[in-house]
Amino acid sequence: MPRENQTWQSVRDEVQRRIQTRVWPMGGLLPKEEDLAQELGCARVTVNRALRHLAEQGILNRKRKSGTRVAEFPARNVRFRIPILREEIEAQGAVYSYALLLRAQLAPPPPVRAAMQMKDAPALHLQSLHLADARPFVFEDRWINLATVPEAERVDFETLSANEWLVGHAPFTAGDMSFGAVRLDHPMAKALGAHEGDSSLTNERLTWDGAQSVTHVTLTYAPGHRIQSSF
Amino acid sequence: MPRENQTWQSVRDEVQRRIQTRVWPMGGLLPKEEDLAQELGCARVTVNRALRHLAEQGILNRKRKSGTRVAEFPARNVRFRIPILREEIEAQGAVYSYALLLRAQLAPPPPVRAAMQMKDAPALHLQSLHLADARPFVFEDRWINLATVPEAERVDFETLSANEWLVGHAPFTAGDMSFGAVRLDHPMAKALGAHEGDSSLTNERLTWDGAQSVTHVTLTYAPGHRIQSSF
DNA sequence: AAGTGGTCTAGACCACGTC
DNA sequence: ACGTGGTCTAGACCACTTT
Repeated sequence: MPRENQTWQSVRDEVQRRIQTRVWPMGGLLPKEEDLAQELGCARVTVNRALRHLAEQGILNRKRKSGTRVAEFPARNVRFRIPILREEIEAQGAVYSYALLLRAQLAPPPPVRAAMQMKDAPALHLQSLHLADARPFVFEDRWINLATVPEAERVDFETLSANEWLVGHAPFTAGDMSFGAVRLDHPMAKALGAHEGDSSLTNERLTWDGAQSVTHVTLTYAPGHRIQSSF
Repeated sequence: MPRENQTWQSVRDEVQRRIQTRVWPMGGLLPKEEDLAQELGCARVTVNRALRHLAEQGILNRKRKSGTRVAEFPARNVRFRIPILREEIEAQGAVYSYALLLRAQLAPPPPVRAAMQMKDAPALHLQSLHLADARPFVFEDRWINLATVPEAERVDFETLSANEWLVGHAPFTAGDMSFGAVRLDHPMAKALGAHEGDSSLTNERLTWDGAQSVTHVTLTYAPGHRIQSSF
């Protein structure tokens, strides 16, 4: 006799309900997948999918042998969508444009060099501005590892932003990203059309192709910009 | 004759390889799941799992009937882990402590009231400080909707932070979160042990239990703090 | 109407983590 | 050694989208 075709979403909802009504208290142990499946009248794989989903969100902790527990600290894993700047600007209905401010070839300063795990070989340094309807939106400060992407030396980046060129020419396999806040100094404020001392959100990214660093970039958003997500 | 037991991770890796080497160019159409499964020698469900995973990351776009395409803009969906403050501080090996600075009951200012979709009913307003090794770490400004959580009125929050109390007493079903940067004014700088004009990362959250808002909180981190993630 | 992804079931075996 | 989650396979049906 076949079971009664629960969906994994309905299992997820039922589990969340039991957590919220504290049938299963914080830190409590859930029944094992097989038992839950039998109780709810579905296949174990369906329960597995639902519990895996909640674990990815940080609501459950799962370990083999020890079982599944309600997380003590319901630390949520929140997803943020990190779009290409052109896309983000055009999605607002604004016209995207780009201006190269500086292009040089030199050894990066020690913190960047250390983060990129480079010898003292020169790298390509680019500073540029991304504009929305001709208003400064983001200031970009980028270092490209020429040992990893030697072709970059022959590109002038006057019309095509480094971001878009790299997307097509230097695939990456991993990366780190962080957000912070920074007080604008005079030149940066001037570039962004803001005031010295204003506060800006910064986004720093470092990408890798295997064990070799590809590029290190710091984006400084115009003051007031926020990054949003729902959960 | 059974197929040869590929793992979904190996399928995912192979697909990523083909995207990086442009066997499947940006915007290009992938074979349908069934064909891919046959080519790679595994079950269709295994291919499905791998492709679904990449779609969740924003690397692929999938639509029924039209098929699976390589995303034009490889916008990554990056996961950030948003821990409870106590957990975050203790994870650094520091001693967590907490101090309530203000507790009042009044109608929130218009922007907060609008965001929380409240009438002009009073809400509970709390300001507090979270400290790591007795050094200010985060300033918290919180509004609690007493229509949703009336019990909060009888809690003094002197020793237990609102965050930890709410976790146990006011489950939420959804929320919005955003990050921004702010220039510290004098009182905030003083509370955080920083200088007026310093720049801080802020994290704003609004949680809902169904259609009713639960709480609105703005966290202002001590200057220099960053939020990190890998992908 | 037809094509493609989305999901379910049953059964099996594997892998990790604890004892 | 053993218990629990992790995953795979084959086959089936459903659901959404476009023709």
